[in-house]
Amino acid sequence: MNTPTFRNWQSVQDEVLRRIHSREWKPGDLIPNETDLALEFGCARTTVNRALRSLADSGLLDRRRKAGTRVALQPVAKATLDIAVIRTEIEDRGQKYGYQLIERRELVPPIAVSAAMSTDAKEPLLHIRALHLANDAPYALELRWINPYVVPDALKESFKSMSANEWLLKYAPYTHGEIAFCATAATRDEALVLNCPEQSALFAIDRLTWDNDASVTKVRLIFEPGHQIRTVL
Amino acid sequence: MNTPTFRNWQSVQDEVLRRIHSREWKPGDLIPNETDLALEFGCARTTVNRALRSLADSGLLDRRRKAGTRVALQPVAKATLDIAVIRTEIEDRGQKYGYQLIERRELVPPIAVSAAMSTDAKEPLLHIRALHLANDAPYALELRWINPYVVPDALKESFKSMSANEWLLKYAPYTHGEIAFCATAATRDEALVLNCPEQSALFAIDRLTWDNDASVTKVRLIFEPGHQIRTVL
DNA sequence: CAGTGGTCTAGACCACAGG
DNA sequence: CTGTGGTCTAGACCACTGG
Repeated sequence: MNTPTFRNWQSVQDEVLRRIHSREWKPGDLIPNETDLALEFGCARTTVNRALRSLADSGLLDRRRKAGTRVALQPVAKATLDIAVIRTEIEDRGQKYGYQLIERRELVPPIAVSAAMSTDAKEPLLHIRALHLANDAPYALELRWINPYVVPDALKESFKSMSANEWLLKYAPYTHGEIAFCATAATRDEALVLNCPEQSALFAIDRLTWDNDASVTKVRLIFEPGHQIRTVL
Repeated sequence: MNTPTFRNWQSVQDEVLRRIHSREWKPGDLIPNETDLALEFGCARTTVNRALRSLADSGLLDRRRKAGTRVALQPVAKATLDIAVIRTEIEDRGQKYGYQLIERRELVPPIAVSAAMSTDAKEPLLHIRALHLANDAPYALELRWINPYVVPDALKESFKSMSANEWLLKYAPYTHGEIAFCATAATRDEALVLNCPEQSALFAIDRLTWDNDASVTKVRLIFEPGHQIRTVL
């Protein structure tokens, strides 16, 4: 049995995938080390390393120094979701994007918000409520708190034509953040704005971003009924 | 100003990140090419490449041959979610895992299901309903269809002690799949099983996996009220 | 056409962790 | 202690694509 030679890391990856899918290498199995595979595949070890590292990143392999590389027992599926600016998300689908500012004011936030953002409970933050539309239909309601001590320029911005969603990305980059996905029942207000029955089950995204140790903004996006986000595995 | 020398790709990445966050390199800016950066950083071009490629993968840089590397204008946040087996998900939180099979039968599926799975509309599939519990409280309801033509062994499995969620990962690996997240209102049955009011807003995950051209399984996981999935950005 | 990123190579050293 | 993966290097060629 002549194993053909592989010329690039993707073909090496494909071959490894083939062996896993064909159960030639079963979950839990120890596979040959990089040096041996490089020899077998007729390529440099670096190339094998690149292929295996990529598979390990996607959760299909478990690699440990000295212990070697094993086919993952329970391949933790890594679903990578692209969270884009809402405008481009809509425009990429060929729909017309619309935007309406509902409210913009400086306001002392609820305790839960100041706590999550690590801001002084008595200090006002900039609060924004806005609606994003796709083909003139409500698409997502944006409920946002902005930390004006970190983003003072936000106080000068009206957010009437450019959404905070977009403005912040441009003028207030963040170093890290958290994101959460959940389901929520439409309140009376939300139902009104999104034009759906009260108590509808709505998909929501919560995001909290930081610039080093200071919170930049906290936002909840509540989507139209039936909204889903999808990706491939 | 002496730029210190950087000895590994992560320190190079950190330095690039620092320049982006400090707005020394602003969104849209063209940054120096790999060769120049390698010279400046006192390392091999390969090392710079590794650092920049990693940042491009995470959406922070846009790289194009000949056009060079730019700081992404709208950093598409890539949220990577780890979708593990439900049992380990619960156990990793230090909770007690429980499992109850509710129903297991061969059944001709609704048209929507056979269409999505590309199976013959008249052929029965294996249908499973089961409940996952955390600390004896309902955690997630699993509604599943298994293609017995692809996974004949499933017909011999009772799924009384091992959930299909886990069994399939072990005995029926997939080559690719799709996953979607959405909100759904609890039906009467779902409310009963999950012990929550009818019409509650519930978070749900739909997954459809394939072994090459044949569908393996289609599953909907409906979670307890208040459930959310979170990750860092 | 020419500049950029993408990749491969052969060899080397190192960090980690299993036994 | 030793085998494994993790990484760096210097140099080379290639693929793509902007101008």
